[in-house]
Amino acid sequence: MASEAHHSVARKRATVKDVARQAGVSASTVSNVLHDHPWVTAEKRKAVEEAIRVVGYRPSIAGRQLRNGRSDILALAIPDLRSPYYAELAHVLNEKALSRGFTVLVDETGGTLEREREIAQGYLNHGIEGVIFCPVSLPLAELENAEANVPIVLLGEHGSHQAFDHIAIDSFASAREATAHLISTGRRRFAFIGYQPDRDTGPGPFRLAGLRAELASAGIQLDESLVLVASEFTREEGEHSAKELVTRAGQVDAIVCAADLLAIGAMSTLQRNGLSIPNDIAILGWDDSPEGRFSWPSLTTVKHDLDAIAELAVRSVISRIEDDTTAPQEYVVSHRLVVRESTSPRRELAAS
Amino acid sequence: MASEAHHSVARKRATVKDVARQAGVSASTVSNVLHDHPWVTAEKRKAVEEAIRVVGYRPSIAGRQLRNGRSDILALAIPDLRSPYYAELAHVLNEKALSRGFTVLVDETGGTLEREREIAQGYLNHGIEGVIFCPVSLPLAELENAEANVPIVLLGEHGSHQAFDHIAIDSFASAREATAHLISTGRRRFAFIGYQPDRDTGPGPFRLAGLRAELASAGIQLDESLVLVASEFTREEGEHSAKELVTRAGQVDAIVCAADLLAIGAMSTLQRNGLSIPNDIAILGWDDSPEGRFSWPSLTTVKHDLDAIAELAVRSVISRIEDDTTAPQEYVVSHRLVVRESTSPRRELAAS
DNA sequence: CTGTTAGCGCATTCAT
DNA sequence: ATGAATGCGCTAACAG
Repeated sequence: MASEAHHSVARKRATVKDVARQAGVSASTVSNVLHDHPWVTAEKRKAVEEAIRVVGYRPSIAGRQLRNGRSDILALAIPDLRSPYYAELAHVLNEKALSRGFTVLVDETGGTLEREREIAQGYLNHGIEGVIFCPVSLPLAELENAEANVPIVLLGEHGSHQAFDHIAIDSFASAREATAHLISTGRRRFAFIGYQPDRDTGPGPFRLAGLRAELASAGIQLDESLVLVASEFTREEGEHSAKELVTRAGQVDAIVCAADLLAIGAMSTLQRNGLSIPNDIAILGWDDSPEGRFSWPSLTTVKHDLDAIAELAVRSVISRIEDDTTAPQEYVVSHRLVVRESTSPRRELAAS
Repeated sequence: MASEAHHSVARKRATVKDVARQAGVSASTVSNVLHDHPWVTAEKRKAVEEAIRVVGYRPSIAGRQLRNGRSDILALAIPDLRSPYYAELAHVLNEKALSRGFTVLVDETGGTLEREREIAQGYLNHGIEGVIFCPVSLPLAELENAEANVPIVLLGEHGSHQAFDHIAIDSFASAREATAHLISTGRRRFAFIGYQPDRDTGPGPFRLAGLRAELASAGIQLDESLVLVASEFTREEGEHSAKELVTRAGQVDAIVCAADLLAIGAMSTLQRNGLSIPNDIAILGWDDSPEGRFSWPSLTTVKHDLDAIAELAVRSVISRIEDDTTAPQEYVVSHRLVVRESTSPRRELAAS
């Protein structure tokens, strides 16, 4: 027994034929059983099921795919799984797709123009039948001209366009709400982290525009030198931008960050430099990252209905797989400002 | 033009035959060009390449897979993508696999016994050729008896076993180091968060054992009532456990958490209850979660060589796909204690 | 109700 | 150097 193989026997995979032989029926009867066709006698059905068990049969996806011309695979193209927002999106989409019999293949683009362009051009492997796409670099114009051979549904914020189903969020509106909240708690000197002059896509511009609009309607001036670039929405970029703000601490009492990760990084820097949040500076972000719920202080954020986003994305890409002749649709998913400690009025949280 | 279809024309995918016809050659010549066989004249090669471009040919993975009996797909079976550690693992593995021509399909088990059992039984779709598996619930005994029909490589901590390649980390050793560090900075009254009495798998027991061993060799007593259960390694569980500790604040000056997320959750609770970290209580975790680098205070942690883990995992599963007759191997990947603010000696960080 | 047949797209013989 | 033929595993159509 000691010389027994340490691994499962690598005997060839059983096929329908093997099952058929074992059960004493034909291959098509096996297929009928597999697909719950009603015209099979209970007796044979049982024999086939038994045979399947005995020979350890598992259908070959490749054979099925070749025959049916379907793979039931969706791709999710996102910048990076290490971003909590995209990780959570992948998780929820996975659930939704699975419940409809589809498998999700995650394709990390790194947010690069090159990889995103490949997605738009339909450069896909593995017989992917549809793509849920979160571009952050690809210019709108290129998206319009995309020549993919499978349905694509767009997630995120990209202005209006004609070509694709689009699950959008209203960042302009949420930015106004967030700004109004800060104003109502007494903030007047605003900074913004997340300006992306080199990007044609993504939510940054809309959130900045919302901030501007709300400030304007409240008659508050925005110091343009306090609009800070963040080429990516990472903690590191937030940290970097905040260093700039530390040197001008007296000029800022509120920071609007285009994403929670930026805010997390910024908070870290501000606190290390002796600034108190929210006493000296209030701060907020977008995405409701879990770590913002457990940070100290906890982070005010704009939360999107991720479940609705995922549901709509899966539903629309699947229905387009079945019939791609209907006109593109635009969906706008709701959001909600979740107020936490990082934007409390000054007096509430005394210095510890 | 206005009535032009809004979507790419859904004409049937081009096949090798289409290319062949377009190029005026036979299908096998096309195949030869595709595979860089040298016996094709430059002229025909060029014609074929042109034809491929013209008809927009993309090889059918299904056909290729059926013919070759290979899919070049690996599965990564992890509990949950929303855990930063697993998300990062997925990211790195994805890179490594891609560079070797494999695609990774992420399979979220939820950490449930049922789903993990399915993985071990080889209940896999899509012609997956190998599995990188991070079980957290499945008992060792069941793993031993797994009857998967594809190679499986195990990640994480599962005691010793005979059946699989295993990329391990030495949690016992790292827990001793972490504990020694805490002792060296003057801590004496320890608590542990992450005891999992109902789990047979996962790193919890080893980290607790390392804590015990180091305390014993330093002659320090561990109050058993300060060994707290965390059924899952989440921020919420950490928060919950820490509430218990708040009521016994005077009895604790160091908390060893079996994972960073537990520590993050615990820190949040402790700080909200007026306890200062590290002045009142030092705390540390495992995994080097990014958020621990940006938390306030930043979190001391045990960092594993994730790159090495991923590299070994991919390499061993692929080599086993090619030849599954060699004896199972055990690899132990290095770790490093990253000391940050959360375990500073008491005096260093004065109350702000 | 069940078995026979055919072909999905591809890569590999084996002829030529 | 190129083409024709074959079969991978599966299922839908059809025949019985």
